[in-house]
Amino acid sequence: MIEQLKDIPVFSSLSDNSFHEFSNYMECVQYPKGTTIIHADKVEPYFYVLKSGIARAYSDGENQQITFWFGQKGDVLFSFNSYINNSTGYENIELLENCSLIRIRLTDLFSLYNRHLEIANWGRKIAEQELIATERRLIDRAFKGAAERYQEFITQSPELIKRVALKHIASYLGVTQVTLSRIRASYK
Amino acid sequence: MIEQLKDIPVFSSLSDNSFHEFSNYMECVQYPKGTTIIHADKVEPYFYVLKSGIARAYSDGENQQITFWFGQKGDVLFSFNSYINNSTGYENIELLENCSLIRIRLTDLFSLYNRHLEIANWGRKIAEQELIATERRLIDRAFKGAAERYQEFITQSPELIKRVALKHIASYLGVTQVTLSRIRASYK
DNA sequence: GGTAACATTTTACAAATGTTAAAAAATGAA
DNA sequence: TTCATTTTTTAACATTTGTAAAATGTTACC
Repeated sequence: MIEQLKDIPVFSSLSDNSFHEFSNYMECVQYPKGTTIIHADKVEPYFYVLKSGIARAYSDGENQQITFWFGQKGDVLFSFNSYINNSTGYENIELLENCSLIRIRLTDLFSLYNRHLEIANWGRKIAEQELIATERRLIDRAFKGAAERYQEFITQSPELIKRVALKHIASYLGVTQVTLSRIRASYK
Repeated sequence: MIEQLKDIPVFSSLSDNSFHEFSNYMECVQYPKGTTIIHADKVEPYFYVLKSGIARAYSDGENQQITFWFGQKGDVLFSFNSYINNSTGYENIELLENCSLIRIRLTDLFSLYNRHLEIANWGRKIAEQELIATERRLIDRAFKGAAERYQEFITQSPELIKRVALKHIASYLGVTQVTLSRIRASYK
């Protein structure tokens, strides 16, 4: 069961040895659609990898809720603030479908980081990949209009377009749902 | 010379041993205002820490240039794409003042990551801190209007307001210079 | 000081996006 | 299916922000 997890791309850079050590702390879990597995007002104790299903991270504001991340099969999923600062934060993560996940306790993960060179570098690369993707989005918002961002989203995430409500995609793209509807109407 | 660098916060988490090992590869350099030390179209070989002065990272578009990062004393400074993907990217970094920097070759840094557990975890934390700051900005853009972002910028980066041209701050905040002028005018 | 180069503000107008409300369409449960 | 709920679209209007160009302010250098 755990062994086939090595095929998940996020683990592929690990040697057999490191993966085996890692897997001692892994646990598989399933949750139904609608479950909120990360709560903004809690320090969440787990780091997850999504085996199947879709999730979104969102933040609550006064009049709105904005979605700033989608996770699909193979993506890592955690509370930035719990993981990085051991504090509560602004992120909720909600499962948009029934999901299978692998999880590891942050305390175990941190312990691995402090004992295993290869796993510490694995953790470094996880953060780096998230970083470059996040900065890319920040820059894209400056250079590209909402219509172009929508087009790119369609081509880069065809699965999400089919399976995620447009209201979530609108806020992910940084526009209201009304604006997204107008963009979509203009392509007819 | 190198020894006093241990007081720079980014190095404070390292043990004396690790810092000493690290410092074998460090080099101090000075460049004048206006120097571009990171070029978007090159794979840049160095990772820098800013000892004094101010820098900005920007990306060139068709009709505009957008600034997406400012660096001050103590900040790390590198080409995300060179560092993370060993590729050219979209970032230029320009020194806005005469600057003193410490630099280390990426090849040496990567070698340290692969030999030193503590330094690998140092690198992990560097990426994590950049990540949480970048995501914070992405979310702030959704929740806060341009005027509020400007107010926060003033309180959080009072040094930058004094020393950086408003046209750069405008694009950092995600508005045109005209809009920033209007925001500023509204506080008189 | 005078001048050139550059930065900032202001103005007038245009375009994009937001807001609100309602209608239409899709979804899901009984 | 039918009904209730939710999602998506559409419409009218308000607001924000952008664009272009001119006016003003600032800086650095001869």
